[in-house]
Amino acid sequence: MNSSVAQTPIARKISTNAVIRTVFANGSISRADIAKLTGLSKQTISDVVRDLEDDGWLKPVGQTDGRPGRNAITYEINARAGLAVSIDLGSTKIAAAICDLLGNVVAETKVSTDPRGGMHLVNQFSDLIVELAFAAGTTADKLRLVVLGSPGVLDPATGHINVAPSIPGIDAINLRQVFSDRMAIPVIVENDVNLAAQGERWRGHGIETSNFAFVALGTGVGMGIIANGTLLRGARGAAGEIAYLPIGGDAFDPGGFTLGTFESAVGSVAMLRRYVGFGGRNASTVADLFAAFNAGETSAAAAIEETARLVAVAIAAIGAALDPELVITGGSIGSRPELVNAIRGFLPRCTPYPPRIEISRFGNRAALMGGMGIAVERMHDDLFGVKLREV
Amino acid sequence: MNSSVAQTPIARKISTNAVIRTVFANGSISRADIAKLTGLSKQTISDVVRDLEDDGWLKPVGQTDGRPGRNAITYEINARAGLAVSIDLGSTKIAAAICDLLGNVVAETKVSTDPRGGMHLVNQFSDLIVELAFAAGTTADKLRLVVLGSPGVLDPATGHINVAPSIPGIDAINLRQVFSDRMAIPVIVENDVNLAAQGERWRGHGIETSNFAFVALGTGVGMGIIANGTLLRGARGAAGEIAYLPIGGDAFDPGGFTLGTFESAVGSVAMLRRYVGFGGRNASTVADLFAAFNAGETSAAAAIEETARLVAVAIAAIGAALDPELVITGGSIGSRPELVNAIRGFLPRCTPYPPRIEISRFGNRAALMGGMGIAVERMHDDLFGVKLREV
DNA sequence: CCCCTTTTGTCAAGGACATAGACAAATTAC
DNA sequence: GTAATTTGTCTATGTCCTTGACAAAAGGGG
Repeated sequence: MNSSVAQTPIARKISTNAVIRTVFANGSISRADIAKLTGLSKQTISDVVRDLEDDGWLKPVGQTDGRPGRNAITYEINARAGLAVSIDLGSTKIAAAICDLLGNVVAETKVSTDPRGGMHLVNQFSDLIVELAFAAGTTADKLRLVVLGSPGVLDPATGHINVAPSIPGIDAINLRQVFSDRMAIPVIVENDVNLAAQGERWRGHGIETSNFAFVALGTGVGMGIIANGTLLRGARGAAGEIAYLPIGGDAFDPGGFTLGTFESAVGSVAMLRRYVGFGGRNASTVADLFAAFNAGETSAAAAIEETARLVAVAIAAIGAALDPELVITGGSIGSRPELVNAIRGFLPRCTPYPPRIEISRFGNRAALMGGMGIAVERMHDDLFGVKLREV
Repeated sequence: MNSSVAQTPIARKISTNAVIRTVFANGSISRADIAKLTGLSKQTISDVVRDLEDDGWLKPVGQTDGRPGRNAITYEINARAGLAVSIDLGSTKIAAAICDLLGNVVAETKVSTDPRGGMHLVNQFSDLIVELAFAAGTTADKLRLVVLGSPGVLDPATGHINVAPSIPGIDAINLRQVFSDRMAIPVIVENDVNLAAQGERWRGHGIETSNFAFVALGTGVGMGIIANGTLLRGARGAAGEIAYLPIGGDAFDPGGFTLGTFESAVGSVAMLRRYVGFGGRNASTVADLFAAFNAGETSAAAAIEETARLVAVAIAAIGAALDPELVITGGSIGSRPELVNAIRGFLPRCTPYPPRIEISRFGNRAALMGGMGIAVERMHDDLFGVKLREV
């Protein structure tokens, strides 16, 4: 019957990809307009659109109207045809969301992280997904992909988390494998700061630039780098691990090995220590410290200023190595305008070509957004990507 | 007659590309084997190979023999079908070479740089190319591409050289444009250290790794970064300008602005100044200094050791930001084993995960090699690349 | 030396996918 | 109502790929 031909449908794939991309870029659009924009013939577009509609990827949504000539039926992406999950695993909270093919959030939730770690987290993820799927009006087996953001250094090849100080027992299992087997869905695991950078690239400050860095400053420090429009992971997945930058202390002091020289100098612990050292007595958390600063306390101002000075030097070093157009700051410390303004003041004094500095647009949702961005991109790739055979 | 169809030859392009890649990867090969390796049918392969042979890209070179069955005609890339030029513009010497489609050097030469700079260099390049073409048994108009390596920071979009301290008058003209118009050949201009990195990626130490940095240490300092297998240029083409790293001096000292903090601390001038400071009297050049070191002079040892210590810290900083698997050193200072051994000693003391360190495989030909690598890659792309239409 | 097996490369038929141009249908403009 | 415009389908044609048959050209064993 079917003449058993493993044909090369490559031309049709390319046409399909062009159609889908055109509809994504233009929203509601008629077949005639798709033909004009892609340069393909009307006939081809009609065929492709028919197939896509039959398979549920496109749906007719209305008609053109008001112009001379016959009205055209307009088509749109059927956003619900692809749903994916983004999870942001933090040491205290887990945030999770389901998004559709267009990146719309259709369900979102947040719970406390199970402090027992390890396999208990896999159970927690699994429950979260079932619950979110229900809220989204679907079931977990309809989900196409999970993107999981986690602190720590991940092996780029296997997805194994090699170093994860703040989450117990997570480096003992191959989280990606175990979780993926449990849910029977592909799972992508990525460093949380890298995801935050992707989030800014997708729908934040990085939307119009292909070279920027996301610097997270909080209890720990980290960086995600977007260069040439894509994420840098490095040889061992440790690109952007600026905790170990030889800045803010003696690089040859072995104490810097465990925690990292730069992290020891600008993490929240260091900031509070500095505040106390300057004679401050009214702050036991970073939030208190900034409150004291805003109340005009000089020891708080000095602690913040000194931190800003070190961060400025670090950004100068990053600028010399990577030449980003923009540095986006985030995290509990990095998203404070008081600190960022101080950094903006120091930067032109320690580097001749200072990059622009912006505070993350998404606050603590940046990694969650990035996961959704990755998920949407990956779904598009899987569903409509043109993959040439590797020879 | 030809029915005037602007057909989609995309399927044929893909097949052609697969064939060419297979022949590149396997050398002398028969059509039957190409069919097996690509998965395409014998018929298709015969058609494609016939076209490629008619256009001069492939040539028959021999026959299989000794196995049962009919002997097959074997084909090879006709290397001479594409020739390109690589030029390395230095402040004292210009090196230039012509290479073929397989990257074989078919002509090479070296001359002194015209000290008047500017347009005089364009004349010099033009003469060099005519002369090289003659030596290669062809004429300049048969050359497909020129890759020019130059010191300085280049605008990634226009190819204009924005900063070029050591070559007079070269930032006043758009060298790429002027040179390309003069020769009527496409010209690619790239930073010389970036080219050196590409050279190592192509046929040097970087051949098996996709994440490494080439660090040039000499009169000035610079770095070329290969990440995810491709060159990083940064937003303004200044990625790798480690002259400005805030290491080896006070980052907030405005003196570091003009020359760069790190360059001021480890360039050849600084090294000699340090040697004199330690009481040395027997060296006025870096070569002298290393001779003194090998003669056992303690002030030379101290100068080299102090430089190595600073370079190690810089590599630690680069490692924290980029996580390279390998750092390749080059330049008049960076290619000295005495210095590199000292760096290897310091590195594990200032970073927990030190990258491997190797000395450039090509000495002062690294940039020339890189230009050839780029040229070959670009020729392949232009000639056989599959370009999907942008929607 | 002949015949069998193996391998190469061409021929012929058929299918998938694209294009161009004709044309019917639907709608606005006057 | 008629003309102009636009949409979307139909038909004819061409390119490219695949499969299977087959001739041609080798080696190997009796």
